[in-house]
Amino acid sequence: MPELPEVESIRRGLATGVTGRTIARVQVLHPRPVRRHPFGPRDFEAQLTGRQFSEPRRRGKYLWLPFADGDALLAHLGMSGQFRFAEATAPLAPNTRVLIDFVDAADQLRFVDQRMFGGLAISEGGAVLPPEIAHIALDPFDPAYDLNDTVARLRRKRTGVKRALLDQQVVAGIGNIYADEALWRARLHYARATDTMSRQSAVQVLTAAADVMAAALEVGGTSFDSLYVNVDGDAGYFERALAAYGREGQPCPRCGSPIRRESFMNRSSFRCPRCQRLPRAGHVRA
DNA sequence: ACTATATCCTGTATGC
DNA sequence: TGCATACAGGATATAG
Repeated sequence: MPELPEVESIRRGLATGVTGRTIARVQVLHPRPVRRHPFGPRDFEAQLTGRQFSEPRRRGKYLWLPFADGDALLAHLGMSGQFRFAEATAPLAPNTRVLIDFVDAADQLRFVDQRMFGGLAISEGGAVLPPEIAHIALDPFDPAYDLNDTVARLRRKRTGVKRALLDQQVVAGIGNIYADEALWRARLHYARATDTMSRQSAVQVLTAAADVMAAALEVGGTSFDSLYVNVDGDAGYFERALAAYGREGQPCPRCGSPIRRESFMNRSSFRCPRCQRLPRAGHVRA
């Protein structure tokens, strides 16, 4: 599942592959990934043709590929979206949804997405920051990210700490994997009530999230299955460094207790039952 | 205003 | 063997 480190790895690959290039042709093979374009797939194709890319940007899990004319191609990978460069004559991978050919390059950029939770859209005037995503918070890698502001937003919420970490309006970029890893590092239970957390505890969990995502980025992100690969088709190597996520029954790297898997928010949460105990009554919020 | 939940998707794994 | 069900989960619409 692409979260901040995976999306940033992809952004870097796209920067090399698209910056300065001009679109010769776009082919939408499945309508769903362009569902946010109000005028349909054919219009989407036509509107993109002839545009020149400048350097791709990212905030949280959103990517946008600015055009020299001030608009942008806004992309979210959802659960399973991939950007891949391939020779235009190469056979299409399963679930290939959109093809982009360039005037000035032999390679073709392909958007592949099995589950189609993600998608592409044209953002008018979105080159610097698409208005569609102006509502989300900064992510920890943003030069303007302010830890104190984020701590304040987190502690203002009346919810469980994992919900708050996953709330892109509190801090952007964190998904289920890195939320569980940050909670493990900070020794917090996912249901710890944010409004009972100390300032220090909030700093710790947010710092842990930033640290673990930085470490993951260094090795190309986390590839749990074939659904996350970079633009060249390569997997990331952070899976082997995960302490909690996906490690049900395996020993906690800190204390040796078997990691427990629990259902929370309609998804899996992994925690160490000893390092991350259920908070005392009154400090719990689902 | 704020928080919680249902919904969208399909390939893979598991159970009977 | 074959069919049914569970599971993966980000963002948004909607319900409360």
